[in-house]
Amino acid sequence: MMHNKRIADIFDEIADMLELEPGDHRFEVRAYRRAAINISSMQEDVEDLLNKKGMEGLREIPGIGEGLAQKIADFVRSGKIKKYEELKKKYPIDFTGMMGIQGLGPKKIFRLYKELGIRNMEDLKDAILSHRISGLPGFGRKSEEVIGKGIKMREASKGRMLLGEALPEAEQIAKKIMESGLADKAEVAGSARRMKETVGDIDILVVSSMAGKVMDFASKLEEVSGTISKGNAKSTFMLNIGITCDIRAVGRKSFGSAMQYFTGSKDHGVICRQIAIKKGLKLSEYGLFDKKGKAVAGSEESRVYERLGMDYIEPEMRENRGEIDAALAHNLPKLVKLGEIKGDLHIHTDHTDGSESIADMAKYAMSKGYEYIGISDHTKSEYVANGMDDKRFMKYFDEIDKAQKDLDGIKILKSGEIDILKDGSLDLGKKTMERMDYRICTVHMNRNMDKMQMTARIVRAMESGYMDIWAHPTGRLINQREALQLDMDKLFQAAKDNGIIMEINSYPNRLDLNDENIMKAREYGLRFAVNTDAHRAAHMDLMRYGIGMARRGWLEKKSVINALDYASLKKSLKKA
DNA sequence: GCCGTTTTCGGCCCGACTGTTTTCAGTCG
Repeated sequence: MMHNKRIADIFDEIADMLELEPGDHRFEVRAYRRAAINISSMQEDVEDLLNKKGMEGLREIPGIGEGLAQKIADFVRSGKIKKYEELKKKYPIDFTGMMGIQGLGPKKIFRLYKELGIRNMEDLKDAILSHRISGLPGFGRKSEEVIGKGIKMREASKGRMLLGEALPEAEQIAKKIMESGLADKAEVAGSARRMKETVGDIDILVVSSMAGKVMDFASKLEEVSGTISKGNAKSTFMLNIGITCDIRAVGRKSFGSAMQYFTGSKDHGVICRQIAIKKGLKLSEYGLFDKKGKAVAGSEESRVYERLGMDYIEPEMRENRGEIDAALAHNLPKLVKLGEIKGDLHIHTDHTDGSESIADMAKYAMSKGYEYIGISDHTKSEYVANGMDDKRFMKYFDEIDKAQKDLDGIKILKSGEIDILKDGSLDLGKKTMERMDYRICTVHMNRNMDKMQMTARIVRAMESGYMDIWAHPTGRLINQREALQLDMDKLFQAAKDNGIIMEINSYPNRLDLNDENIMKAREYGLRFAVNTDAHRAAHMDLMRYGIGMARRGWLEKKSVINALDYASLKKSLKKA
């Protein structure tokens, strides 16, 4: 991963600078930007790829041809790209740092450099504070204000917001618009609809004959802290939670194509529009049109895909990861649904760091219509979480039996979240573990081991014969903590060999495994458990985020064990 | 600078909003 981000930034900067060069570089710019996106989203370090497969390997990256492959190779070998160095001499400006500030693109950034000598964020901040920007040709008082706000925003909302915070907010706003009676439809689109783990902004699509009034209404919502732009077709508002919200209004006949357009991802949309062109059609947010400009689809999203010769693609899959080819070949997986989940297998109670009793957790699971629930409190190494030793575990099993006796409507399974210790042994006696219906194992402590040691540690646990589910495998916390150093290929293979089930932890700041790892694990033929890791009853409602991740990883019902009924689950948990 | 189920040349997605403009460039998604 070392080189990819830097190369992507360099390609983006080359694109910025090409926009300033005399002559028409539009398509070259586009090529650099596309390459930058593709490289930054790659799993593998380009250096590894180059070592393994040579230049041919680099050229397999979409958007990388002869020229860019050479530039990547040059960078890996010498740390330099000639074209970049040359352009940089002419434009000694930190584009990467300033691009993306509201209202600043390459041309304005360059003008600020030429007129005021601004090269980076620090210079820009100074210029704003001393009011040197308004009055420049092309800049007015308003621009100065917008840029100033943009800087503050960037500093306030570093990084993207968790889906678990953004999606409820988006749904709330859409709901209020509907309740206003001003709109026929108001639905969440964008990356929130795709259930991406973090969201950069909120997109809401509205159908209304009074779009202007909808925008007025939205601008006055308590969630809104300011208006960035406001028109009848499109408005952008700043929200109190620190991200922006785009509201787009379209006609009823365009709703489906607009949902398709504004749900993205960008790459997915670009390819759909290219397919439309090949078929002699034109796809935009307003509809799918033939050569004469007659609409052949538009009001329904599914019809748009159908007319393009594809099966309907679920929003979670729209990431240009092969879904378009699969849809054209009528070969898409039938994704697991939230409603198919029959139980939650990772639950904490007041025996350790949860806040409610076994019975209360089980009752809440019942109210959700679950068939079963697995209680899985911590082991003694987790002393901060009040983890239990073997003796306390035995008492806890009795408590589970007691709770079961009082509750007919749900099966309560015995489990534990068992620490994988530094040497790969498990933090509980064998007799204790044998009383469990299944065992969840994971690493909590001694996290700073190198890749080889950490991988060996977990493989040893997998081979113990006692591990059933690998909980929050990578241990990452989004925007807070890096993943453990792990050789995922080796671990997935060991998991396959030992019948280990992968957890998809639904906690919004975990979402672990994530979509990319799920796709990889899926290729190994592994099974999954989508769990919430609930510490309070209401946490069980977080299941939707884990399911979102499962769907982004293309999982079907058959590979998710907690979509099984109780009898099948019990059978599935038996060791071979 | 990339890319190919009409092409190794000639295309490459498209429309809206804002500000400072007098008819549109720059930015954004």
